[in-house]
Amino acid sequence: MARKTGSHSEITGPKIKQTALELFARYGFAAVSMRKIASEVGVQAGAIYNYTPDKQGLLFDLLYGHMEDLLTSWHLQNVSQDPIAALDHFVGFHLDFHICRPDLVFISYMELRNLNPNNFIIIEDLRGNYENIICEIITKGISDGIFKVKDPKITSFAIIAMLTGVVDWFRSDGVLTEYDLKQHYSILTRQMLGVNGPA
Amino acid sequence: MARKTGSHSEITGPKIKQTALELFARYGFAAVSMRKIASEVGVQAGAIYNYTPDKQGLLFDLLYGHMEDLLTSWHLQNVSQDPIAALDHFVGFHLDFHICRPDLVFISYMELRNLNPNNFIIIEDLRGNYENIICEIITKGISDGIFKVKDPKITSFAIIAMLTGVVDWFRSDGVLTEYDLKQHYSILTRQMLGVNGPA
DNA sequence: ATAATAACTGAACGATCGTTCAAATCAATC
DNA sequence: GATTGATTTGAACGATCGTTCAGTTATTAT
Repeated sequence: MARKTGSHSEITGPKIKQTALELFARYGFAAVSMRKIASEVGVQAGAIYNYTPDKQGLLFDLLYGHMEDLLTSWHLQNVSQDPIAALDHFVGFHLDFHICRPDLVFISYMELRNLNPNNFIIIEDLRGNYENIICEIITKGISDGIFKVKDPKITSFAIIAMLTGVVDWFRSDGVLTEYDLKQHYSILTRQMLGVNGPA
Repeated sequence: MARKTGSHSEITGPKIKQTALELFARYGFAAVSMRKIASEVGVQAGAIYNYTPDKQGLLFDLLYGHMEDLLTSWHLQNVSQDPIAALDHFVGFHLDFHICRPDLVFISYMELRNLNPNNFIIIEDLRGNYENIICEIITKGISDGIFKVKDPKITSFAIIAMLTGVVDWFRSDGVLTEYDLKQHYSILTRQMLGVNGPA
């Protein structure tokens, strides 16, 4: 037995994933070569195959990890039964989670078409689970007579698109603080659902 | 002089653009080869270069044409001075225009990063012009005391993201009619801006 | 028919692609 | 220090990439 502690694989492995993420986000999956990833890591292309079966596996791992992380994080939250509080919570959570992972958010949307069919189904399923979260919050709010919208599914899509679009322009080091951003979107979302109460 | 009427170029040219559009939308710019486009058109790869200087030109033409078309179409509209009517008009226009061009909408967002720097600036500039349209409607609505939102720019981003996201799931041949879709988003947008009047 | 030219072919250019693998290298254990 | 096995190299595989261009084909005007 040899090579346990301080092994290079503990460094190279994560470095490959991180580099692949950054390059996929910047140039797109198809435009990034294994050699480019390897050279950024400081290794030869062949070495990557100790950490992934192929290029597709590299992409899938990133997307799968992201979706798992998203769902796990939500289920750690303590969510109120009050629809308005739950809605606010979801908006804040979604913005927090996505703003600090712009690259992952980006490729999770952009590179879906580069997944092979099996992998695509898996990711789409996880995505559906996430959409159900906000959909159920809205559905409950409607039946409680608090939210004034007709279709919870359409409204879910509208809210998620609106919130996720933030990563296209928001910069953590800009003039707008994340706190103000969340305040603003909280109000927009409430109003969108026909709630006029105080923030 | 020869070859004027009934020239093949009047067929092949548009066919190349249309095919490139479909393939770029489906597989992504980087993943589509000139040979693949050519074979779908029923021509050899070299023939494409009679119609575009290079692959980049093919992409730019599609994006530029789309943005020009979008802006021109809007400026043909007769827009009310009433902020609520103008907002409704914009929502309906945006949905109409985008729903029947899902491929163009898709690549206009996905393939921005594959534009070379000069071309990118041009498209981003046109995009900015479009964003200004809804931003000015909101700004006027706020100063008229009709819209209850704080930041017109953020709200513009929110509305555009929300509306454009529709192309990801809406299908013209589905159960939901385009009329109902527009109704729904009209209400969501109004409510988002704090307008509670009747639809 | 013939000349003119637009449209296209088909082969070739050098470069790069994802992936494989025998050989070399390295660090931990004995 | 020798052994062991994880880790990486570096070269090679066949395939495909964007682009060019001399030559062929097709269509129209004369």
